[in-house]
Amino acid sequence: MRVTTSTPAPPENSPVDIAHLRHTAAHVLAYAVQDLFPDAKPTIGPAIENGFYYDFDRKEAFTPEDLEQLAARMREIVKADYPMTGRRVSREEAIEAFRDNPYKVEIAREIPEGDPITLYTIGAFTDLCRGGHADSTGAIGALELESVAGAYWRGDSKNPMLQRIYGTAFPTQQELDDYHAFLEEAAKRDHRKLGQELDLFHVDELAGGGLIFWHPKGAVIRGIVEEFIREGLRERGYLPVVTPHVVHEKLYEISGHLENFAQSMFGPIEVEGQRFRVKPMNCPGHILIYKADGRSYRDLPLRYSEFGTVYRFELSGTLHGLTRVRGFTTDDAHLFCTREQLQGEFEQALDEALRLMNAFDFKGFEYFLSTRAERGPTDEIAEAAIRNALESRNLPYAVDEGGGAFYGPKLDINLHDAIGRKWQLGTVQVDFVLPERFDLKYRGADGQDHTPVMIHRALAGSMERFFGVLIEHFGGAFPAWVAPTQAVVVPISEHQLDYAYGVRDRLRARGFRIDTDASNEKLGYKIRHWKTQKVPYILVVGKSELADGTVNVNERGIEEKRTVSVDAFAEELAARIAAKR
RNA sequence: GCUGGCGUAGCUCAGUGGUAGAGCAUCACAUUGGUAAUGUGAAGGCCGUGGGUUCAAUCCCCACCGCCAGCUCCA
Repeated sequence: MRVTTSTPAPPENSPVDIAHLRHTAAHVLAYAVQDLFPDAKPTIGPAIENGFYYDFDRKEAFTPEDLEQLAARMREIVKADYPMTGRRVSREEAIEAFRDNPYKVEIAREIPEGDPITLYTIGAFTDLCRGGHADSTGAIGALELESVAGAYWRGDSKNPMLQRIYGTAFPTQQELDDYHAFLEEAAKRDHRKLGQELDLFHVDELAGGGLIFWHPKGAVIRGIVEEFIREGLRERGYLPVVTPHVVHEKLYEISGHLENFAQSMFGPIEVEGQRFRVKPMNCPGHILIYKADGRSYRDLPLRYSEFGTVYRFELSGTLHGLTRVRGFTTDDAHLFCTREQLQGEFEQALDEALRLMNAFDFKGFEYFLSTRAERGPTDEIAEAAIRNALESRNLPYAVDEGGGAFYGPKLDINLHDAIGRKWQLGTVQVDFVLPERFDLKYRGADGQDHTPVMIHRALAGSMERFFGVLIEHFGGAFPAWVAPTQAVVVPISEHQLDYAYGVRDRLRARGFRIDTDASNEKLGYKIRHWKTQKVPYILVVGKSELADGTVNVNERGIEEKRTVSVDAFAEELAARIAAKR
């Protein structure tokens, strides 16, 4: 599964099993490394989505020049067309064969009793491997080495760091070329690049990484997303709340956030001997509002919503444009309800998330049920609510074991960006834990106190991440209802400038986002400029338009031009916006 | 945070142990134009920051900050 509809899919794989081919390429790489860098110890080297990698333990770093040499040697090995031959051996035999390589020995020791242990050979290189290869190295039609990066042995940061060489391989050169073309197209949609080209946002070195400065055009889009979400909140009976950004640390002690991820929180800030924290999430604040009054079952469900800005200390190496940041605003809401109301409220929250995704034309998302690492007695109820909601909407989902929040399991909605990286957007979470920790109550019809259930939910996830994925989804060519500038009035010469301003002002008076191009340039230049800015409509006005009170409409993506009255254009734009197109 | 790579004008990038260049963008002037770049000129840089080596550092060395690709992490 991959990507949204508008993101170009990578080239189709050919009938040869591409994973086998790439796994074979990984062996060829290890063979080349054995020849050129005998001191490097091979560890593991699987095929991955778009290629393969192989991890080596070696003191010195592989340089880009080393990669070139290795690739050249690999091509020789491919050309020699060595057959891939495998044989089954005993565990002792395998350990003996790799006695100089502690990594291979470790693998050989840990293969479960009864599972076959196999060695595979091409030419003068033999590897411990479970198999799954092409018949011979000649099956590789095209290969290249892409990069080298650090990777921990067995993915554990306590283990030594190995050097991972990434590469890719295809049955034919044509397929490799197509793959490059795909990467090039994807790079054009990168929200970091478009953010600069379209003047949407930036990250400032002076302010620090992961902190987003929304420029006017970006902020306009954010406002549109916000307003769309607010519409839904009003319809569903959510109540707005606003909570402080810096609060006493005790709040997070009670919530459990401090013990569960203090390392992801900023602070503490000491004032008059008291310790404060910048809020990393909004839930405890909403809980305090719930707790500020006595609650009755008649009040429930109570739904508090806030575009809550939070700050989390993410490791510098993980920051990524808009999609992984240190300060972000969640379209957050917390629902307090009875156990009986849980299912209905959960499903409603899921429906809202779908409403948002559909409005922005997102497709191809993946649903995950993320279970709690340390299961509690209420998890079964919580997970059932999530499963029932997904199944009642006929949504396919996968289970992410242990991926849930510390207070409960959750439903995550993930989307791919242009390069195929996966990002979590919406999330709906069931929480029996925080109401207990904060001793939340409501008076039931039976006259007794009961503990409410909480649902945490964010539809967009964070405004920043949603924006990042949105930019890539549309490749910066936002539909008219979202576009920061919906139309530009472009006079052919200075003589139509006043008319152009007049058209702009008439359209602005109707609530549209319109600019005028007053630059001293020729028409061709202005057209080119606004096309690269991906503005939905360019309205050219020259002598004849001035005389007739019309505009010449250049619609993005449509070659044909139309000359219509200003009012007719206004109607067309209004209809498009109403239809959210 | 870890491994590797990279930081030169607003942007994209050249370049050199003797205090810097191009294209685009910006500004001015000329031009008044019909659908993807009109011409001329000007301005713009503590060569990421701080140390060190050197007669001399943008260039060599070290540290820090930031960016990129991964890893780890991701409420």
